[in-house]
Amino acid sequence: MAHDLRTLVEQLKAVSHPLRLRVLALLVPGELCVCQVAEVLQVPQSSVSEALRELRRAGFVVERKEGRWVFVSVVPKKTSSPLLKGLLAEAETLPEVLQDRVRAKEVKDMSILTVCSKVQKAVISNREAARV
Amino acid sequence: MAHDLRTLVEQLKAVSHPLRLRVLALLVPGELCVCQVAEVLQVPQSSVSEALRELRRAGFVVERKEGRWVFVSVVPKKTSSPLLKGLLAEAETLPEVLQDRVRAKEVKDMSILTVCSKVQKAVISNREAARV
DNA sequence: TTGATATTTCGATATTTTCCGATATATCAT
DNA sequence: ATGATATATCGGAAAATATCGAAATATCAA
Repeated sequence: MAHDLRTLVEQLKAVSHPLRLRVLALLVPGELCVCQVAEVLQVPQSSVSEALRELRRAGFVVERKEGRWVFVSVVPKKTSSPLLKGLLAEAETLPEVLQDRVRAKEVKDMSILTVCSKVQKAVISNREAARV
Repeated sequence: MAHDLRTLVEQLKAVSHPLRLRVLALLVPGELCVCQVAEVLQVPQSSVSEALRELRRAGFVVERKEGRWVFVSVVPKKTSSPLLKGLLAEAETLPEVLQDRVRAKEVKDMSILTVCSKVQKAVISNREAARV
């Protein structure tokens, strides 16, 4: 629970963003690593990293480092907060969010190495495309 | 309930703002006119008007015109939406919001004419102060 | 060590938002 | 009608945010 107006507004801002909201909703069923999130949502990996930084600052997610990978998950305590509960109740009815979850299942069935290398290749091919 | 991601994000943005959040919370116990809100929150009338426009666009409030006055209230249907319920549960614990409610009671005990003229005078005195 | 890989941080630009006084509009009172 | 009052909209400058490739950091593997 936020203890002042400022904090609550910061939490709301963190979540008032299509990518960040999708990321948060995506993590509810369980932790994912950064590259898995990037692959599911099909966005640049640095954008995912920045989205996660904001969600962390707002106190919604935490990370767990495992070698090269960073696994992120929703802070359990937050899941029971009225705000997040209400928000997720709405979010989980959205077609975009449901689709992301389906895609997440597929990605979880692949090896992380495969997923991450795919994401890295996307980074490189974007770079080359931008060179034109 | 929002039917797509975009709409939900717009609703969250509408409420991710200290003034707008305070205005929304202030209206929950019952309708107020624009000048009453300006007086309670001690902000320029045009700022209140703009805050209300955003809250209206997001579907949180509606207005009722009565002569020169515009009374605004929370859309009853929204009050039962998971998002707003959760949000208000948090908001109503905040010291700022509780203080606003106390002040609202005082303002409601004054005649609207008195309150509005006070607000108008504030507009003018701000103008003069800015001239320096 | 060297190179590959996963992630974060930086840089720089583009876009959006915020804020509030000034102005416009609408309604009332006389 | 005229002036006063309540609200909405405008203007525009300052601040905040978004975006994403590039560069930096950290870890693994050979």
